[in-house]
Amino acid sequence: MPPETLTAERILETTEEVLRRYGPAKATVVDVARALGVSHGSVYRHFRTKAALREAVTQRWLDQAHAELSALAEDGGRPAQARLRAWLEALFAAKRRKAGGDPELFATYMALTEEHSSVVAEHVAVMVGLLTRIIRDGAAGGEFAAGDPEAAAQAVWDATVRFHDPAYAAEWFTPGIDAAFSAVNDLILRGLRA
Amino acid sequence: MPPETLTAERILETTEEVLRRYGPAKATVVDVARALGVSHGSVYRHFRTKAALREAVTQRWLDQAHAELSALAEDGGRPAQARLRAWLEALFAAKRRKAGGDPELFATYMALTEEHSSVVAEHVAVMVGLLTRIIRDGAAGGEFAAGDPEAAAQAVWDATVRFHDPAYAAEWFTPGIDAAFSAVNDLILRGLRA
DNA sequence: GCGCTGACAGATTTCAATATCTGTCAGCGC
DNA sequence: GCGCTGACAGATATTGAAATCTGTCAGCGC
Repeated sequence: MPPETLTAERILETTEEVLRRYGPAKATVVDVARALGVSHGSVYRHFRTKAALREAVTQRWLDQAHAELSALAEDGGRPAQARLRAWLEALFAAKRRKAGGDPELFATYMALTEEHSSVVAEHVAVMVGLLTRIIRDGAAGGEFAAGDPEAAAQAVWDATVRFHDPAYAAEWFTPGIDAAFSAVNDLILRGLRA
Repeated sequence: MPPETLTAERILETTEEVLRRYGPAKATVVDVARALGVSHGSVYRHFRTKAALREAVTQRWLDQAHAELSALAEDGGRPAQARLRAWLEALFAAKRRKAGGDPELFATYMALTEEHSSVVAEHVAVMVGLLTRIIRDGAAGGEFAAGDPEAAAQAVWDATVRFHDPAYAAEWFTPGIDAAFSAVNDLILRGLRA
């Protein structure tokens, strides 16, 4: 059906399928090439290394999350407190959805996290950037204490680590996690208030 | 030199030495027995399984931390805010000291954490209990908002996970960690205030 | 009697031989 | 010319046989 030209995009789609089927430990570049009906040399024409290929898949996957969360962060109309709470809830919900619905891709993302990949570092930077925007808005509007918004955003990120770091994914499906999450949320929001 | 009677205590001391020397992955019950100059059957006379032996070593090791932190938590004379800050700082300092000074024993503790050992669960419960005491005192004295002190203590524990969960030990020695730690501390303390 | 030993079964780990994979590149064929 | 192939070297993973370990227990010796 698709003997079309081999593009980076088509390789990424197939790599996702292969990762979903075999998991990050078993999926090989040869598997991807086989699924595409090409030699593995052709894959290396588009991605210099296997690590680069995995990073690109993760990048693509993380970018989906950015769209939704950007929208929430930029909605300047709503009070910053409500926006921050909604943002943190959306983040947790998205992560939980990914962890439960795409376990193999999520495992890939976890592996990258442990490798200190620049893609993950970039993702964290973007996320903290979105938090910074909300907190800056809140400080400008008098809702939040006017300190260093960037430092505050980093502190919020650090304090909610248990609810977005993939290392804790196993705990996201245990009873009581929602109560724990809102308790931390409340604490943080009170801490930010002017 | 010590052909004295074989006691649980003597076994634990030797197990610590063996763990320090070989690390949790390599240390075996046979190694411990050899170091003690007895057969490994004798070790099983005092500890039913290898897991029980490792748990006991970890227990002993965690108990050292309890003493210092208990004293800080119970010093009713000082303001709760200062006490909480000092407690969290002492916790972080102690963990960091253990991680750096006793890497092999720390790895054992980490392995147990991943196994969901009851010893670690118990340790966490004790720690949250100490936090609860400080927060309850603070609420009674009007320093902290009077909510559910136990839930608040759990939230504080969760929000500081990055600074006491052994999974993050590698980050405890990176530059900027102290600033991140005090930013989270400040956020939490502001959040607790009445 | 009582604590220890040491042999044992089954589970786990180690090790080395083998197979597979990653990344490169000369050259084929459109 | 240009994108793809497929053979190749070195690195990594798999496999199965051998070694070691865990946990048990009958019996030795003090």
